[in-house]
Amino acid sequence: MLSERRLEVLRAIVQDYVGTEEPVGSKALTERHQLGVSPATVRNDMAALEDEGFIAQPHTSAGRIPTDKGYRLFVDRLAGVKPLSPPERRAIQNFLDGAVDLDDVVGRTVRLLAQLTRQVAVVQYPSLTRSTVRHVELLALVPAPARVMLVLIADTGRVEQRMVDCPAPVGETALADLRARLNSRVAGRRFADVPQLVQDLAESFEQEDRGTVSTVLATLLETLVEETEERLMIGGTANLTRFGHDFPLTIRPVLEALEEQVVLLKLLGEAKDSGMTVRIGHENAHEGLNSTSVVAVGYGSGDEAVAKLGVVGPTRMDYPGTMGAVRAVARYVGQILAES
Amino acid sequence: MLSERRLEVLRAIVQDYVGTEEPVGSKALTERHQLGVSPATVRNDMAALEDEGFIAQPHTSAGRIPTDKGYRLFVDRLAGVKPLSPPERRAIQNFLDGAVDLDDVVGRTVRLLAQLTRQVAVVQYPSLTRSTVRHVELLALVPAPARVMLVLIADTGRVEQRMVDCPAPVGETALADLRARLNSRVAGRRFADVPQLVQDLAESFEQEDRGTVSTVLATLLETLVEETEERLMIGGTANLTRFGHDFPLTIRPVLEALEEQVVLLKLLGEAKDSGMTVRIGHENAHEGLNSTSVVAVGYGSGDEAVAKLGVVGPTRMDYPGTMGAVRAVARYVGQILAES
DNA sequence: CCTGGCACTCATCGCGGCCGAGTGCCAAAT
DNA sequence: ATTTGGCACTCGGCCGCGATGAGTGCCAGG
Repeated sequence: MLSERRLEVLRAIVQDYVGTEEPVGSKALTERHQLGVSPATVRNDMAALEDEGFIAQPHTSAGRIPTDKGYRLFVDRLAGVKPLSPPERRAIQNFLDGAVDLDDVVGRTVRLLAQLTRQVAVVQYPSLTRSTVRHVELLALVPAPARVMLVLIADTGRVEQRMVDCPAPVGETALADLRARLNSRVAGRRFADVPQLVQDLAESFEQEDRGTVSTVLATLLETLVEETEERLMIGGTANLTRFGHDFPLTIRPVLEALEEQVVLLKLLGEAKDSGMTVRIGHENAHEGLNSTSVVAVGYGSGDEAVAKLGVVGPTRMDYPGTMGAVRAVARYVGQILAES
Repeated sequence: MLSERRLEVLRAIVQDYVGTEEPVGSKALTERHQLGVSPATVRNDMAALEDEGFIAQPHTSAGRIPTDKGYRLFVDRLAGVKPLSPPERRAIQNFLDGAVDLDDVVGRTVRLLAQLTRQVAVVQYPSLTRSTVRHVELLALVPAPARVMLVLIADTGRVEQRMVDCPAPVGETALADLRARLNSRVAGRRFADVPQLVQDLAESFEQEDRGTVSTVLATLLETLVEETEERLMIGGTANLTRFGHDFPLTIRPVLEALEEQVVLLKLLGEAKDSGMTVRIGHENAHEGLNSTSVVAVGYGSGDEAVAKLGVVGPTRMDYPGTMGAVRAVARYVGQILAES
């Protein structure tokens, strides 16, 4: 078990290292923090912390830097979440309030988060399956009456569209009929429940229209499970250039990982549904992100999360500040979504 | 005026430099190309080319590298557009054919272009004002009857939505009426003509509904001029890490420029509407892109361009290959769009 | 106008030595 | 038992040096 002071030393090391980006030595520590002990004592504590695996030396005769395990302890036990300043809160609100539609909300959120944390921001679009149906629209396409456009509109403002090739030409009245019946069943209900709700819908139609109806329904159900169901936006990649000076090797795999939607979705998916999740360095499954930390949190219009957002930055990041910003932004986005 | 052989020397320099990323000297040139003259002669030619500003030396006693002006001459007079190989064409088609909706098309296009050119890809969404109205939908929002959701659907598959706060509660029948009349006027017409087409629409309604109608119409018209009218997607930023070895300084401003939608839109906007546009180095207005070249081209479902796409890469790029890839991708995207 | 020869320039690389931050250990002090 | 000052030691970073060699410009002869 580590003594109180040793934890204090670890905290000081993390703070200094995050600030300076340079290995921190015993002397510097005693100068910059009121630990009340001499450098020699700190050296002993550092040796102990190193034995436990919380800090490490890049090479002999250099100062110490925190390990992933050290950051973990710091986040779990030594640091809180730093609330944003009132001006910052106001700035967030002003910035997000100007959004005109969902794409705009997500876009602004990404930019905001990137600017606030000076890191890479990732924002997931509200999940369809976790939100509610506002309306289902069916449009006969003018040039080809056998093609129908299916448009799903969620209460989060998200709109999804699909082309449907119908087996037989479909009349305007039949389409209107289907549209009406479909909406009366699913409007206001959760997308997740849609499969059950429309299960026997085809049967209630005339024989000649059943083919069309079931094709449309099939496309509708597909849309809810497709991988494109989960969309996201990223921004602030320019902040990666502040990582370190040993560039290409550090930045390359991160950029590559960020381009893989699948990887990012998995990353956010691993985050807890409620509360903030912090994944540090090697805790991230994806290899390219082994030298980064991910701070993620769910957001939603109500109490339940409809999607997640977060940032990706160097393990050497200002955790309290980042966590504060991420949490605050998630709250405001939730509010905006509730209003629309 | 430059002799034929000097142009040949310039071409050889560009090709070698693009291949090796290293300044090319007179000896290496004569070895790798059949110029039929000695290194000394090439040296004289090089001196002439340098006087004219087509090539430069990074420092004394180093080989030459092409200047922006040199690349310009190369692109304009010395190089053609390299067509893609049949397998590449097939790969493009296969890859794009799987798209389920517009977002998917754009997303796939970005990834494809980035992979093909190994550079940063930028794809603009089809412009609303340059496409045709497929349908306008109006939805009364359940919780607040005075709020209406306006959804615009273009023939390119693009969907745009806006919230409208109406001055007075609006009934379902009035809304249906507006929806019907609106669509009969604008469906199948060009978005650009919509302002005229709906000009006197409000007047044909009962007094009590006029406020709502004109509010909805106002929002509709706004949507067509807003800056969000132009959206775009970028990808392949990981390719920036292949730029050079002198990183942070090169890559930083480029990443920053790429994050500014405005900058990118202006960049694409400067490209000619038809035919391919190549902007080299300092020809780009934006400072951060002074060491990059932009290859852009319009694409569209018919003969007319509805938007543009292109790539951003180092001035030292394979112009013929890049131009070939960009052109081919634009054509296929146009086809896909026409089909949907 | 082309070519071979020649002197010159200058960036790059490897080497050796110095410097100093930071450590680990120990014996004395509290 | 813990803290502290002292001290020897380690090792990465920095500097200056000379050797190397690719590449150039110039010139005189073909």
